[in-house]
Amino acid sequence: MSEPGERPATIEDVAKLAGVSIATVSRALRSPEKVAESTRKKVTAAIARTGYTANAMAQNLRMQRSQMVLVLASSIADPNFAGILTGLEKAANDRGYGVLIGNTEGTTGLEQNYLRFLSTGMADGLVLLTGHIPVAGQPQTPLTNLPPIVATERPVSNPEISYVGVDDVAASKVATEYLISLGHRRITFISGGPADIRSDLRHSGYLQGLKESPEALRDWRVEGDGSSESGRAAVERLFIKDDLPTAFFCFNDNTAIGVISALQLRGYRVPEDFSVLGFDDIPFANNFTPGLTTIRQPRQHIGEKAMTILLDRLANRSLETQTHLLHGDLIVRESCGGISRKLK
Amino acid sequence: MSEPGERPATIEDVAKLAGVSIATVSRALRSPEKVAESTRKKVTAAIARTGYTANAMAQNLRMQRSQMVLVLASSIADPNFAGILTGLEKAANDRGYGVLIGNTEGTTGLEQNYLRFLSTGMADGLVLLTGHIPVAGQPQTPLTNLPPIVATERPVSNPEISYVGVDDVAASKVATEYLISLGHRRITFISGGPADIRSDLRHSGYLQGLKESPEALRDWRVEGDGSSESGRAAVERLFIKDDLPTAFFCFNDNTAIGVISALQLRGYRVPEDFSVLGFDDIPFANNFTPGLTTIRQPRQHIGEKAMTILLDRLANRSLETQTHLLHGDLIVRESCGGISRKLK
DNA sequence: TCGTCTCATGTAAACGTTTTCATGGATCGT
DNA sequence: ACGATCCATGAAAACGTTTACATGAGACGA
Repeated sequence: MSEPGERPATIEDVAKLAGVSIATVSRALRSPEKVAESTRKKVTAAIARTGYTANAMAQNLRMQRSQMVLVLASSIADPNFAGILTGLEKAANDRGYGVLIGNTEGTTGLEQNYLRFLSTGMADGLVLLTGHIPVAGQPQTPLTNLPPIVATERPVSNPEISYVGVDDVAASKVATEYLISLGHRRITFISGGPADIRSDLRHSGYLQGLKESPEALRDWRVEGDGSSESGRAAVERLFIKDDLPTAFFCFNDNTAIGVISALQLRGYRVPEDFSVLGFDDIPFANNFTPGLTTIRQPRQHIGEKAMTILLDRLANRSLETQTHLLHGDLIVRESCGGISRKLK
Repeated sequence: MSEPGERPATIEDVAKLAGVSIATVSRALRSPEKVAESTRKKVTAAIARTGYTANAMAQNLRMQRSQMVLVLASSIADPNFAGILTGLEKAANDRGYGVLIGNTEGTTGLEQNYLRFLSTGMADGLVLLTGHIPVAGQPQTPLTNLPPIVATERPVSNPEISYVGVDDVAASKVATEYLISLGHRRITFISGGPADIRSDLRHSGYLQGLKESPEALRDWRVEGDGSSESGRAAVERLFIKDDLPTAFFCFNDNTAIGVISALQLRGYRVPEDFSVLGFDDIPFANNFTPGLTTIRQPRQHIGEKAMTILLDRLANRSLETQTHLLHGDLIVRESCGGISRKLK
């Protein structure tokens, strides 16, 4: 029943109205079993009449926490971000936590800046989608008393940090084996750039896949950077040498899309002339022509699991860090086919 | 120099070390001009030695604010969301505010839930990407003492709420005129569903465009819902009647993509046989084949402007609400061409 | 009937700030 | 040399909670 111009009701207003002390009101809310049935009713009534909601700032100050988690991403626009955030947000919200987001754009300056949320106590935990521990700007290293951290999307090699993500190696092995099963013997891996650990993981899965083949297949790695432009460029470089694979296993869907359009531009058809396999299963993979055969990242699950691990850790600081790898399904659409006669 | 196991330094620690009162420390930080040069130096030194950072919760409690803004979206996965959020986040961060995100998934239950951030004072303002005022669950209407609100992405018709978005009407008119200038006389508008106000705005822009034509052109509206599936369905329905346009102006890029793939599936070519024009310029529009001709939403600018308006209002509550329409450029790629002879 | 125990409640400290108000010393004009 | 003015500082209240501790009333067994 809070009136327009009024300031919000405090616990004191409720106490006065109910004829009890503020301690009793607090108890009626936090630990109802400690207060007599009769007074609990009076308090409930008073709360309803005043429209009271506890001031979170006061609670948090008193309880030395914030019920907030900071999510640091290098790019909000990353096609995987939305899905992961959805999962993170859901899990957090389910447990009464809020999600604070920070976009570092890959710059350490902004990264630095967001750490203020941690040092001022505005956030209790940290989710990293940046692939590295935020650098400490000051000479002193506050890393030691950083809050619980969990990394997603990009692994961070630090024993203090939990990680949850797709099993890059296993999924890449499956992808490669699939191409081999279609008859391909000349399979290129287009990387995601030297700075990205995931690229190495996927490459090593690709190698494992090659090894499973009856014949000895060539490790054929071409450098890219994860952009569709780099996919196009990779194709152009291959055509210069005139040394051509029959299938492309790409670091991600963006790259695969670049590869496909470069091939199409040269008059080839996918999958008739070349097979192209991606990674991520970005929302658009299904709308692309041809439909992209790819590895699906269970983005929402990844987010949920990551947040769950973090919040568990927040509730019980003695919990150990853990690495959790989720299975990535091979999604078969249209971009891969049997080996072309023409190029065999 | 905060040691690992220690609790963070408080203002009192600093005061003790500097040999002054906590009031002086506070003043040295908030209004340095009020404290003598010499003591200011002592305080600065003490702060450096202790590694002190002010506890945000205590500050906010005292100052009756939170320095946080809640962003409510109906879907994080919406292709426009990331860009707008990037802008929102940037503007907020520039002014020391944090961005709290809430994913309502279109359900009022979750919407309700997120309002707790407002009622508990965890957020000072609200950004709505949902297209409507969050419904009050309780019989009483707390709408009157809602904080400053700004809507983006989807307009909300309420004088208390500012809006910033693309000028749907003007942009749609330009789009339609462009199709007419290419020679098209039979232009379908595929809507975004009855619940979406933007669909009506774009339709009315389309009508204005038609009116500019020398000939009287038919208002040809087909219902869709903004999904690529609905674009496909719309094409199928048209083919049943065998009454065909030469050009499609679609509510959004998703729909346009659905239209194009349905046409291609039937063996037609875009833009040779039909022209298709979208709206939004989603990140993928450029990777699609053919490249999508569309209206670009200046997403990041929209976000920045929206946040700026909100924060200005937060700083000065007497500021008026405002509606700010940004220009949407026509991005010409490959999906529109001259009118096909065959179907003329 | 009297201690003892339990249980519901109240009192007050604490969380870490900002800011009003009071105070005392220095500076200044006369 | 003395009151007025100014300026830097400190003491303490306030923001709205939670919770350890004290208190007092009933219940209960001896």
